[in-house]
Amino acid sequence: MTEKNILGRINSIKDQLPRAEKKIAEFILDKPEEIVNMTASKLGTASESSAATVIRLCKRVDISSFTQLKVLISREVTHTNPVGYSDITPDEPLEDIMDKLLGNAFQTMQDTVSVIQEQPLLEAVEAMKASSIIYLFGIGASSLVAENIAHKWSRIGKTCISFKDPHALLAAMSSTKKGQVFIGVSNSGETKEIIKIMELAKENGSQTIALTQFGKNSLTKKADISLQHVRAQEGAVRSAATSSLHAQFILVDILFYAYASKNYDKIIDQIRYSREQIEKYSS
Amino acid sequence: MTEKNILGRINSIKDQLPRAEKKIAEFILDKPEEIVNMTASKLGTASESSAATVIRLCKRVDISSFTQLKVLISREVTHTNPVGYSDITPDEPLEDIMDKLLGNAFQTMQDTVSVIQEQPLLEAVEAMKASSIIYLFGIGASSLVAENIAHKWSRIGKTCISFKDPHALLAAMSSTKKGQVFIGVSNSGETKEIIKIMELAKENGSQTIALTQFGKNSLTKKADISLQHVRAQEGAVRSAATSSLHAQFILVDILFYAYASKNYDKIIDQIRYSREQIEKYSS
DNA sequence: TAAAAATTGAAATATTATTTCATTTCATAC
DNA sequence: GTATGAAATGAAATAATATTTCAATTTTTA
Repeated sequence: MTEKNILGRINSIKDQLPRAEKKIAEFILDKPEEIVNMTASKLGTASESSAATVIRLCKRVDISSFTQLKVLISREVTHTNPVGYSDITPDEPLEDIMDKLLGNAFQTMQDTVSVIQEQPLLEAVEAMKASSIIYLFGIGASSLVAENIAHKWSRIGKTCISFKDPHALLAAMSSTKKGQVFIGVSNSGETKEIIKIMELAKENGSQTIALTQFGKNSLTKKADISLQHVRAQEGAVRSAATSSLHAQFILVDILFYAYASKNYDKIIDQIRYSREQIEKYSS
Repeated sequence: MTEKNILGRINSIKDQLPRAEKKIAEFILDKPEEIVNMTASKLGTASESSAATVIRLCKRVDISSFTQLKVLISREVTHTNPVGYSDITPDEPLEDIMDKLLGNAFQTMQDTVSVIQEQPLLEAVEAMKASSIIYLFGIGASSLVAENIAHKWSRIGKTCISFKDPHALLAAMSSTKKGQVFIGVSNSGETKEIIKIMELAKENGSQTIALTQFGKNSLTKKADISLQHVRAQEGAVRSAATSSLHAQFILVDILFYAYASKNYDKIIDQIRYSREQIEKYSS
């Protein structure tokens, strides 16, 4: 209890505090990020009070020392970690590029997670579990996502078929029994090829899952189940499928682990087995 | 950058540190949660060294004071503790799965960024710029990374050849002129196929780039340039190439934008052009 | 193998946190 | 109102901690 939510605790007793301590408390709540680089006496001065009172406030909220207060506040402040989206400019220092890309990736993934709906995800898990073969299709960068899915589920003993050639995939699907799962991946949800193939898959009696961006689009309209990630913001350079891939990949991760968590024991064994096989082959 | 990922930074320079500083670094990495309640001299004693050396280590990783170190580590510890690297358990609530996966992905990417060395990255950019064709090979999950590279550079007008069949790739390479770039992708850096093909590429006069995990391995020993990401921690379920893919993808992003930033105008035009072409085709 | 550079911890110093204490403010009882 | 004790306050004293200095030692370089 002494460990968590210092800012909340300060806030809740703020109004019961004596004048000088209250001023300090308000300063802390107002600019918590600054506290961590201040000394007790600086904070005392800045909040029109004194170092001694700063220490008293620490004791009042049951924190052993001012340094401890800084440490604990530091934790809470970082949790609110707004990064935001930004694009790359000419001749930018590598440091900046890395920071921006990290920021973009974080933001994209975080936004994607916040947009994920539990219901369709669980439906997708059930459908995939019930299907003996999973058919996959994606074009361009989305083909990487389709292959990622194929790799992951193959490892846990599910047969996956992912062709880059839509004709070949259709041929394979048409010869299979009804009710198998088809997953179509498209960032925009408007790619001609994939809409077409999803239509045909449905005619053929397959259960269709769309993996695409958030919102309504031609693909989600056709799909039985829609798994959606955040609409990746695209800048001038960024159009090379950077953010969208991160969004799609984290969505696949979540789908996979949701699937794995439901059949834990079986899957652990299968992963172990497939790893052994690969090691045996590679050595 | 001075603000982020202190633990990663400490870890990455750990092996270059003098004896006493290294002992302190190891203590910090081993028990980061404890540091925040220790004084400089306590840490000095606990790690069989001295307070003075603790201060020196702070300066070495470019942190202004020991208190600042505590504050920054405190952030990371909480960031790391509930999320950090963790595995999935049976029948876990979706919320928890998402939190863990987000945490894993963040941590992996952040660690990767902190481990990236500017020199080889810039060398790789130059080599790729100079090469008229880029040859790529990766097997298993790493094939996704190879294809990701192929997609991205194709978009900016660079010819990329990525076969999944090593024989086909060798055949293609052997008929090309000397000095072309070959990029081999392998998470472990020990995959038989890729080591072999890199050897042959080198014999054939190609410039070789390895994209693999941090540290020495068979692949880095053979490559002219090594681009390294963090060694992804693998749990029971996590072995399905989840963290490693995030690490590899952010590394490719950084390579790409470093490349793009160096030829900004030209590349902007090409991206615009290739996007127009795709749109024209798709509609 | 000698000279130079880097590393080290003990001790000296500087900074910062905390306590003490005299003074002031505030609430309560008359 | 005002006397009284309790609480609150900040300046100054003190204690704790961080940082620098320096002489000794190790490591690297030529």
